[in-house]
Amino acid sequence: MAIAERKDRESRSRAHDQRERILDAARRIVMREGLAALSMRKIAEAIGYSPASLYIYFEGRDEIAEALGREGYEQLLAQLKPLANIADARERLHAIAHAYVAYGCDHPRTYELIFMAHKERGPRAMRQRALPDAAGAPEEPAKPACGAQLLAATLSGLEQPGGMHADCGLLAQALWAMLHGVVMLTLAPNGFERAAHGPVIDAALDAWFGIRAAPGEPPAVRTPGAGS
Amino acid sequence: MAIAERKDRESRSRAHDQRERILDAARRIVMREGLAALSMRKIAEAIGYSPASLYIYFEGRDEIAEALGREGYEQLLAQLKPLANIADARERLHAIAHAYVAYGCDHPRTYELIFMAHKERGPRAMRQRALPDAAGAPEEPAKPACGAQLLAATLSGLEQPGGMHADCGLLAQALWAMLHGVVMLTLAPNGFERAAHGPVIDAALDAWFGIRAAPGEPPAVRTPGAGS
DNA sequence: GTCTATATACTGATAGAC
DNA sequence: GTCTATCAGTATATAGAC
Repeated sequence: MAIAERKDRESRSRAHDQRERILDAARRIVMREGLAALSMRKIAEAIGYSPASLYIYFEGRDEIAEALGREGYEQLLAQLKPLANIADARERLHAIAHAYVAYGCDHPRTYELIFMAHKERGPRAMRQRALPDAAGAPEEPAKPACGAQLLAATLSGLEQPGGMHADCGLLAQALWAMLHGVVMLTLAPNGFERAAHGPVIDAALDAWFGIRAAPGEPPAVRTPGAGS
Repeated sequence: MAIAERKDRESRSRAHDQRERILDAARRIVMREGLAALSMRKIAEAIGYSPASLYIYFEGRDEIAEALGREGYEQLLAQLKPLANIADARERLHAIAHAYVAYGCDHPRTYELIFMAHKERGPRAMRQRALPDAAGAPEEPAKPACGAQLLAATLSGLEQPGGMHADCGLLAQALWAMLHGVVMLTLAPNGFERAAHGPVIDAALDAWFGIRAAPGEPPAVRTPGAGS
């Protein structure tokens, strides 16, 4: 049975490589032309395959888009995580907030992927997928956890100056929504008038966490568990 | 020439009626199946026309979608405007904020229309439209003004309690972004974990405009120009 | 595992008859 | 002003040969 085993391992790793090639091609297409322009034909052409062959490695277009979305989400988090080490809580919050919006604005396709990959292409997406869970594949349970966690952790470092905020979790959600909203409005092709987003974010953070609670008092911010 | 004039008037009003019929059908389709499912063929079928005839009244699918988007935006504003008469500024702000999000969540298709109608269908939208402005039609210059105006007006009523916010306009933009973000995250089909939006909005408004600036002091809010 | 060929179902838009 | 017919594409997905 050793031979069968080895063959199985080999085919698995080959399959993994092919999936990677497919995802690479798909990513390039989305970056160049947007999620809406992603199609099995284009991917196949890009890697010199026939469209039919892609279905060996992915269930369909949607699964590919979702995979790219997860990737993008991890990239976004990776961008923010180092900022969690900034010692001063206020600085840290500012840095994370601006970095979040900057990422969204600088990588609109990826941001689109993160938040839109599912619903795309309404009519087809509404057909139920009757497939009863493809055989074999371990099927990761991965759904992206919400970005508000990172924000909530940072916010809890700001609680002191004046018995401030009741519920850090709620405020973190609001903050996240605000940042998401700024990105979406900036990317929206709608002619809605908008100010530059930098000052908007600063104004919001200031009004939320500014040094206004007791005028004259020093900033005095706790900085819990921030290494280095 | 009187006859020609009358004929012209008649044909104009007929054309207007037909446009309305087309928009009605389009609106119904979008409400039922989403913007992505809107197509010229479906509209034509719904009103018993041939697809070709629609091009007499509209330049194409995009123009129809944009018209629906403008409509939706006006409906949203119409929903909010009466709330601008609430005398107490804080109450007014709360009412508007919650109404805004409620509208977005209760009418996801319309909200989609308002903010997405343009970019839809990437590849086709990227083709430049070479048509040199269809003859005759007066061509309204309407682009929706930004919803932040309404918010800014209300915010300026909150400025008093403690020399509060530096720039009302910026804060209004942030507030708008936050509300938009809440709607978008609520509508996103992504499995991002979220709290119910009501408390999130309240927490945000509280932290922004709450009665925390000087503990013990009465609310003391100006209420400028709010009739009745 | 990969291909060709095809089934199926769209799409927006236009020419030209009536 | 409206239609039929059609151009010229798009797409997902699958059957069956090799």
